[in-house]
Amino acid sequence: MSVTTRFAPSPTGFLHIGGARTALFNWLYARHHEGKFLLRIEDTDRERSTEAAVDAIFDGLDWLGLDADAPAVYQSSCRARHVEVVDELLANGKAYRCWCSPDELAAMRDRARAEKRPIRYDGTWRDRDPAEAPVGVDPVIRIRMPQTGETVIDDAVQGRVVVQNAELDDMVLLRADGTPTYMLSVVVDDHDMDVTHVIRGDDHLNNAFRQAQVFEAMGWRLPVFGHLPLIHGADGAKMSKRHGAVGVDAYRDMGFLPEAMRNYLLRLGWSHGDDEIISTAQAIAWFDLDAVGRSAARFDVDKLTALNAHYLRERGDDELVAMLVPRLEALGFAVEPAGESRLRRGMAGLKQRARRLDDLAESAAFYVASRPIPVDAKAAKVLDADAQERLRVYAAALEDTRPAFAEPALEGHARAVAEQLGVGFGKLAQPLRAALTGRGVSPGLFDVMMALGEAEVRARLTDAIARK
RNA sequence: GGCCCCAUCGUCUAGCGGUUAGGACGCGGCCCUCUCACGGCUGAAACCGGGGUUCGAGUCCCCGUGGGGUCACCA
Repeated sequence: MSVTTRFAPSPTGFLHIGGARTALFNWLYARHHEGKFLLRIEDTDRERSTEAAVDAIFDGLDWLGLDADAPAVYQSSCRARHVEVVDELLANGKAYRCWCSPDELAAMRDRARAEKRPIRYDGTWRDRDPAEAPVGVDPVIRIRMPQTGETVIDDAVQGRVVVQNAELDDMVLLRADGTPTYMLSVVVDDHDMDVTHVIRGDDHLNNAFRQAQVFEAMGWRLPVFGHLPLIHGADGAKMSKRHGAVGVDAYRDMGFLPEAMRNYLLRLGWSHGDDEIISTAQAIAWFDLDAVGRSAARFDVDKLTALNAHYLRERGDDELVAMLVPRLEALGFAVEPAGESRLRRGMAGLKQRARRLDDLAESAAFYVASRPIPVDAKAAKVLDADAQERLRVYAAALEDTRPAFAEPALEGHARAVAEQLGVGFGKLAQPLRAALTGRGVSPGLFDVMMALGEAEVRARLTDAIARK
């Protein structure tokens, strides 16, 4: 049997972390089984659904590299079909009209709550004669749930889950205004789209029982369900706006790489022995639902960050430069061709010290800065009169000796100058660093010198010596 | 409250009846060293509690406790 999975977000905001992982797992499962990964926008009515949110979700999926195998289906465009299914259910007695008003329903719930009874529709109109219907009131259509027996879901993640049918109430399929509810729409669409595996958040597990009854009523084959444990915030509660950055776009903006996010999300609730760094190809080869854990996981930015640092180092210098230029410009640096090539040459030393693109950009700024370069507080403190004097001696020695402008020669020369000055190498190295980078922290000195180039090194040295 | 799910270091997890309970992130120390990282070595850190089953339970069962989810004419 071929596999078809789907990701079905409701477009009420950006693509959040939990949704991203659900999408990833669906995508991986489909790719692993060489099946199809579909997209469906659950916009059944709702003024909550917006075009901007749809775009944000597509953007997020795109960034993560989760490509769908067909254009997205908009649930709102399937309304006629949903109504048609309800008509069929009505015709064969699997559904019925209910004229209870919202007020009556609310009162019913309050009463149940007060009497500490389960809160559910009491079936008022289940067997009542429609002739007794109040006039001028539009009914909703409810499904006629079995009242005895049990519903079993053999969940691919959670295992066998059973609920007594008596726990299930006759939920609404069609609202009084004739629009279909989510509970009906998902089932019809999953069936019509030939979805074989419904992989979604754990928060839908209870819905699965009700939806199973709709499949049953229509005589449709039940898809395999796989309910993923939720991702919680650091406090252990379901992710929500109060946890701050919950949209993948926020992480992209902070300079996280999609491959790092994918790897992190994959390991949240799924594992493959002791493997931590897992490429997408490996993930596709290894992924399966039986290795998905059953307990909720907390989102840990530190671990994401560590993974990101790893993938940053694996990126090519050229692509990193391309990603950095806009960030440097946003930081207020005009990136000239000369500065860009200095950056390109210095990237290897820069990237192994970075964790995210934003801090990479900050640490890279001195390469694209135009002279005289900005000097931070720490570097300014290093560049006192004594240090400037050492730099003067060093610069002069550079002129006299003219060492080959290559790493071993440069280092040998600098060490010799330090010795001649009668100071430890650090006493010369730190001022040099401050002069060349304007920082107290930077990649290796000689890496920096090679990346800057001889002329720029001399010029920055001159600037630093003259600095007051 | 009803129903459902979950429970190994702080966090993510390995473990699938017999292990010195492993790895990763984070944290401490040491080494490397021109700063900071990287890297290497190393340390502290966990089986929620109680009953069973068994020669033997982190692993199986039950109860408790704790956490989470869900109970709409939202999705």
